[in-house]
This record gives sequence, structure tokens and C-alpha cells, in this order.
Amino acid sequence: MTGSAAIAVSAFMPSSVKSKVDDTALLTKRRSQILGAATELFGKRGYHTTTVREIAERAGVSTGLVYQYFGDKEDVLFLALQMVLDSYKERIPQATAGIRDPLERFRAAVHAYSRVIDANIDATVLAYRETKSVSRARRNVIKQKEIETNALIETCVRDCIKAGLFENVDAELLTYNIVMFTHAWALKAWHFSGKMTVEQYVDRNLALLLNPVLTEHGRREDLRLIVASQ
Amino acid sequence: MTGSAAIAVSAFMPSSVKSKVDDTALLTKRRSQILGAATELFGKRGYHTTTVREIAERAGVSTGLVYQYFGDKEDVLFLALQMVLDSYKERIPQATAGIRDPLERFRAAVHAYSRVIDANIDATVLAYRETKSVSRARRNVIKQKEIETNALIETCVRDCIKAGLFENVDAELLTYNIVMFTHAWALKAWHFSGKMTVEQYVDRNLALLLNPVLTEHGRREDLRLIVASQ
DNA sequence: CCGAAAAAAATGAACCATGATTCAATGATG
DNA sequence: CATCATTGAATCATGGTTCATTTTTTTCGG
Repeated sequence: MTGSAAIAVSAFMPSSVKSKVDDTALLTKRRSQILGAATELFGKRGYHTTTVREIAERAGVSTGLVYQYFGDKEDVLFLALQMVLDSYKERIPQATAGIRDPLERFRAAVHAYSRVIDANIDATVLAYRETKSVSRARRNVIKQKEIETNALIETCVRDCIKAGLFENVDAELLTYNIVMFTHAWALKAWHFSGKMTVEQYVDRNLALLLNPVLTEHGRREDLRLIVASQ
Repeated sequence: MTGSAAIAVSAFMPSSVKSKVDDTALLTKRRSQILGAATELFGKRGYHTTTVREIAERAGVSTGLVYQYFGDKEDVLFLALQMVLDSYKERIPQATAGIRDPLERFRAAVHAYSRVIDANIDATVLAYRETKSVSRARRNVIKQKEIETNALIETCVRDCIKAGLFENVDAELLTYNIVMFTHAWALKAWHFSGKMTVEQYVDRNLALLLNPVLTEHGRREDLRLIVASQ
């Protein structure tokens, strides 16, 4: 929760989560306070094993206050998950902004994505563990967000194809593989950590995945980028 | 839970899980009865949200009986997880037995692995969701089993390298990618199911991953196998 | 082989701890 | 003083676990 790419808490007030306080500024402040604590604890100990009292304590507020800003415990989980996924979705456009070259954009997107995940390993694992703990409707909201994030990367892939840098591969599948190895970094942290850094991990995996995908033109371009980044 | 490759329940009686019944045959019967129900319910609704009463009911026994064969609820989860992972580990040697050609062995191993996972999607998701819900020591036992399973596939990869069918790639990383896309099938079932079958999914992913890995010799061999399998 | 102990297995209602949620009381603010 | 925010102890429901009781199986003297 403390990396340079740690989750940014912005205003979260979907009408589906009721609050007893109107003041927008206060609402935002308190919710982010509580959600920060919740995400950390949920990520570390899991949703069901962390108590509302613990969340309140960690957030530095009373137990009752939590119920002033959230309807129930599940609301807290739901918004915590949204917060995680939103931060993923926001980071990518941010990282590719201003970059022209499609391959460079692509690499920037994947690296940015990996970095948020690395900075929020607990939160990422939380998303995997506890998505089933929210209602069906809310689960769909979560899934939708994931699809949107994937679409950002998929667009980069398609742009590379259009630019003749990638062969005409199955963009959706390639994207999914990328997303998966990225998530794997969080899911299997115990397996990888110590053996290499995220950056190395991403580069190695990209090398593995991109090799058959790159055109001759793409390969030259790719090599240029890798050399430049070192 | 009902596919042809559904989990086979064998004798599970590690000394770490205490029972009040001695009779081995009965112990095995009752435990598998209860574990079957538990795996199904844990997989569908999660560990914390399914009650011991529900497990007992589904297994067709009384609540109290569960405590005759398990120390507590966590014991049930631990053995359920072990059961899942053991079935994975057993299926691979079974599928490669008698096959000589390294590439053919490799493909058989990956397909076998995928098939168990597909037949036990709920159980696979369970392993991801709830491994954190058991004690540290037990979590290590679980991790160990996963490592052993991966080693089975890694051996196939190394054999392919030795036989000059694969380039001299990072066997561990390649194996991990394979394991991950396999697990992704279960984790993201909602995303894939309907769009393709497991077999198609595996073949497509293998094609993506193996392309850069295969030597000229390997590529010819691979093509031969794919054609033969259709 | 039969039926009465005795032992083993199974039952499920009762117990009890935990933890989510509420709300009367208190404090701050305008 | 009225309103809004906050508190935390009290409530209440849930669900894991126990255990006295019942049912089934085994033992064994006649």
C-alpha cells in the first residue's frame, strides 16, 4: 500500500451505497479513510476474517462511524474492489499519454499495469479472492471494469497490428495472456519475489509472448526500445 | 464435479487431522463423503459462507458427525484443498504413461492438466480463494504440492529441450506461463466459456507460447501431432 | 443360531463465542 | 440552541462446536 504507484483514492459515491452524511467533502474524506484501512486489512487477512471493529480502529474512527458512511460491511468491500480496479484503469492512459509510437505505447501500458499491480499486491489478490463475496449485480460491475481495463491494452495490441509491428494475431487472446502473467505476479508473489524484479519479470514474459508476434519491422523496433530502456 | 476427469477421492488421513473413529474403511468412506460435499459447497459459495450444517446436510450426515471425522472446519478445508491438488498431480503421470516422444508427452501432460482443471473449475477457484484461510504450515504443504505438479510439466519441457525440439528457453518461466493460462481457464471461466472449448483454448495458447520456442525440428514434429489429433 | 449386554457410530438440540449492526448518549459546529 | 457528526456499549443473529441421548453393530454365553 505504500509504493510510488499506490492506489489513489478519489470520490467514490455510487448511489448503490448509502451514506447518512451529505457533505460531499466529508463523505469523500471519511470513505477514503475507511476504504484505505479496509483494503489493507482485507488484502492481508481476507474479507471474512477482518472485523468491522478492526477496520474502524485502523482507520482511526469508531465502529459506529463506519455505518454512517456505508450501509453494511459488503458495501465496504464493494467500494474497496472498485477502488482497486479503477486505479488500474486510470494508470494506463496516464502512462501512455503523449507517446506516439504504437510499440512504445504498448510496452508503456503493460509496464504501467504491472507496476500498479506490484504496488498493490494485496489489493490484487483481494480482487481475486473476494469478488465472489459481493452480490451478483455488483460482481458484474467489477467484471465490467476488468473488461474495460483489458480493452485499453487490447487497443494497444491492435494498434501495433495496424502499424505492421505485430503479425495479425488473436488480439484478445494475446491481451489475456498478458493480463494473466501480470496478475500471476501478484497471485504467486511467494514464487517469484526475490528471484527477479517486476520489470525483469515483465520483460521476460513479453519476450516470450512477443517473439512469434513481432513482424520483422516490429522486431527491429522492439530491440531498439529494449536497448534504449537499459 | 461430474466430468469424466472429476476428482478421485482416495485415502486421506494425515496425522495432522484427528478422527475419533479408527476403522480405516469407514474413515475413508465418511471423509470422502464429507469432503466431496465440502469441496462442492466451498467452491460454489466460498469457505466462510458455507456452514458446517450445510456440508453435513449435503453429505447426508448429521452435523455432529463431521466432528467425528475432522477436528474442526479448517481441517475440512485443508483436506479438500489437498484432495484437489493431489488429483492434479496424479493425473499427469497417468496421461503421459507409455508415451515416448517428448513433444507428445508434453502435449499430453498439458492437456491432461487442463482437463482436470476444467472438470473441477469450482475446486480450482477454491484453491485460489481459500489457501490463505488455512494455517501457515498447511499453506506450505499446499504450495509444495503445487510446486511438485509444476515440476512434472517442467520435466516435459526440459525433455523437449534435450531432444532438440525446443530452443534452450527458460524452462521454469515457460512452465509457469503454461500453468497460468491453464488456471486462467478456471479463474476466468465467465470470460471464456461459450467462446471455445478447453481443448481449443489450450491449443491456441500453446500455439502462441510454443511458436518462438520450437526448433525447426520441433516445428515439423508439432505440426504432425496437431494434424494427427484432428 | 439367539438374544442380551457392551461398544461403536450417529444424531441434533443446546451451548457459546464471535462479530455485524444499532442506538441512546455525547461532543462539535454554526 | 439546533443540527449534524461521532462514539462505543448493548443488542442480536449466526454459526462453530459439544455432548447427552439414540441407533446400530459387535460380542458372546447359552
